[in-house]
Amino acid sequence: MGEEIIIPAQRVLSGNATADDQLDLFGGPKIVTDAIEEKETKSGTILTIADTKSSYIFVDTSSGRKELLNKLINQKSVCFDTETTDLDGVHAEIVGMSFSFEKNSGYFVSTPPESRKEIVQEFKSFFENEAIEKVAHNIKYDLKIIEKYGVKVKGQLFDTMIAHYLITPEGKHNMDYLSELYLNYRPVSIETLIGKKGKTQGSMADLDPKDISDYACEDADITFQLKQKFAPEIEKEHLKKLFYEIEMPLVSVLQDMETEGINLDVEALKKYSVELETDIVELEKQVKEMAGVQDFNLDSPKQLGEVLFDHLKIDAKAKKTKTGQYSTSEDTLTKLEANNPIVRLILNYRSLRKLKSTYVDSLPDLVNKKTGRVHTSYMQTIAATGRLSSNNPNLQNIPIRTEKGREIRKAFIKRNNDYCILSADYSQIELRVIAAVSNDENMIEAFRSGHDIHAATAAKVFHVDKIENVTKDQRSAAKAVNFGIIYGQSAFGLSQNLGISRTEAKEIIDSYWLQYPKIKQYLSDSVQFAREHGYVETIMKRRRYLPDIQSANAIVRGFAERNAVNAPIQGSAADIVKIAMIHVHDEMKKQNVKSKMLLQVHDELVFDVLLSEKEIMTKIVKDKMENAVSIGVPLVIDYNFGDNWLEAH
DNA sequence: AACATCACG
DNA sequence: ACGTACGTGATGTTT
Repeated sequence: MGEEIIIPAQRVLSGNATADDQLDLFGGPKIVTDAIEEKETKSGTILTIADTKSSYIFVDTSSGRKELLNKLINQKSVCFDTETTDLDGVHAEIVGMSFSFEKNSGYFVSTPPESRKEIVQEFKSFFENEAIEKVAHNIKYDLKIIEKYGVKVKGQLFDTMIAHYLITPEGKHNMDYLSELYLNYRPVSIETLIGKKGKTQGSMADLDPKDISDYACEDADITFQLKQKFAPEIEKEHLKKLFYEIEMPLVSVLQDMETEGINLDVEALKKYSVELETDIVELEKQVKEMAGVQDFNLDSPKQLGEVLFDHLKIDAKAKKTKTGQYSTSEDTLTKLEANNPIVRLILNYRSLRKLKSTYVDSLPDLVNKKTGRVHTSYMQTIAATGRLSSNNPNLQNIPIRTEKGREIRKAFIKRNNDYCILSADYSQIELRVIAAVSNDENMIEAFRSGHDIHAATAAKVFHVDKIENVTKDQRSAAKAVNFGIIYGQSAFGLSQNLGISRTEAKEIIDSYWLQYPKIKQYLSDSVQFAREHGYVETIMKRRRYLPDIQSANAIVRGFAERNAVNAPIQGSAADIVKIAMIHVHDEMKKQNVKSKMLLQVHDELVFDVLLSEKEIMTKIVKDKMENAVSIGVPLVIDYNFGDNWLEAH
């Protein structure tokens, strides 16, 4: 470890708050520093750190490994890290493992290509020991790597990245950043070893293991030191259960889902791509003819805006984006459809282009060569509300709303002819949550009676005698209000959404408050709670800090107030789905089924179900999802089987 | 890297 | 008078 590090003068995190500002607000975690001297200079703050005398040991002999193993199995808790050839868990090969169980100390076990599996197996008695807590930063990745070599990691998990996410949900969580923030130490960067990221970046595989050792040991050591900082924070009453009973068990569930992947009908997509391309070419031709301009890029919002508003002048007072260029968003163009038939064509072109480039042409490239399936990654530390996010590829935004989009969903198919796809989704989970937490008798009763909630709301708001007599327009207006409430929408927003006047919108909202008075009360209570405490929380006590709630700027404050309303609702729903996933996964294991959980899409779970297990899986999924928590409002799921995701949904 | 757009819940 | 519905990720363009 070095003795001097420099923290840049302008260490900007998000917005213009420094790390220290961000964390000090409303009693967030304080930075604890081991530095003995701080010196301000033009280039930044120089921290002189006490000599750490770190002892990092390179292990590459059989006897060395045995000695280390003996030490490991006598610990209650061990931090570890794996070094690999690739960031992609499926393709990555292990290069080495590092361990640490005391500050400033670490061991690196080299795993040369010819004996990777054997060496990992030597540590089986450690990894599979239930009594030893396993600590790592982004532990899902390390679990995947270790298990690839036939060793199942057991015992309590502690992920320092997720721990920090619960402590500071909107912060950054990468190790280098956390090390600087909490330990005042800037780690040796991976770029020092293998070069800057990009085409020229090398691989861990090409390095002398001895050169990886210090870097790897340092990561395990830092993980150890971060755990010492975070564990006491997690011990606090509000985070303990969330961390140990929800987020940590969920890691293993997600690991299984990611490893499993889903079958994709590549042939169907290739065929569909050709079909879309024909339509796209034709639309582009028509648009350019109609515009009377040939040499512009239809994919450039800037150039398209100039054609539409300068050349064709389809709107005298064209809307601009914040950077001053013409807005050509779907929202803007839809309102101008009547002005010129070219608008419809452009919107069609746009939607097809989106489907083709984002899904039809990209998904086939993401089929894993080894498994023949598509493996997404679920990120557990991104969404400030507690939701998961999905990437590489994102399988939480596969089209469903349009006819042409649904063709893509059809390409997500059952594993083989012995299986079918099961999709189960919560009915109106966010509205049920708001009914429960606000304790509004009228809305609770509407859910208990099992009526269509939007129709029931319409009957109340528009004073219709029977739910059956509610018109389509009344129902969709009520639906819009029900949704708008969750997001803190205003009368203006509702009027825009429904294409009605602001006065009409306000009347509907006023009537809504009369029908559901406790919901109105709950929303203002949420904002008040945020003002007093600086955060809001979910049913599982997951917090979201809202420092802007105190802002003098009405716009900024408005955002925070809407977050104060939305975060507990969206976040509580996320808590419930996470609990359901853990329970379903546990029960599937207990019943020893062959069926697999594949995807989570916020309020929906998707499974590959062995045909002979349809009955038992229906029972497990319905029971565990509907009874995940008891909130005083029934939770209901809808479910379906099919050969593909579209049929099942 | 930032912006605009649009796919989902 | 202000702006106006929450949460994400991927793509193509522009700087």
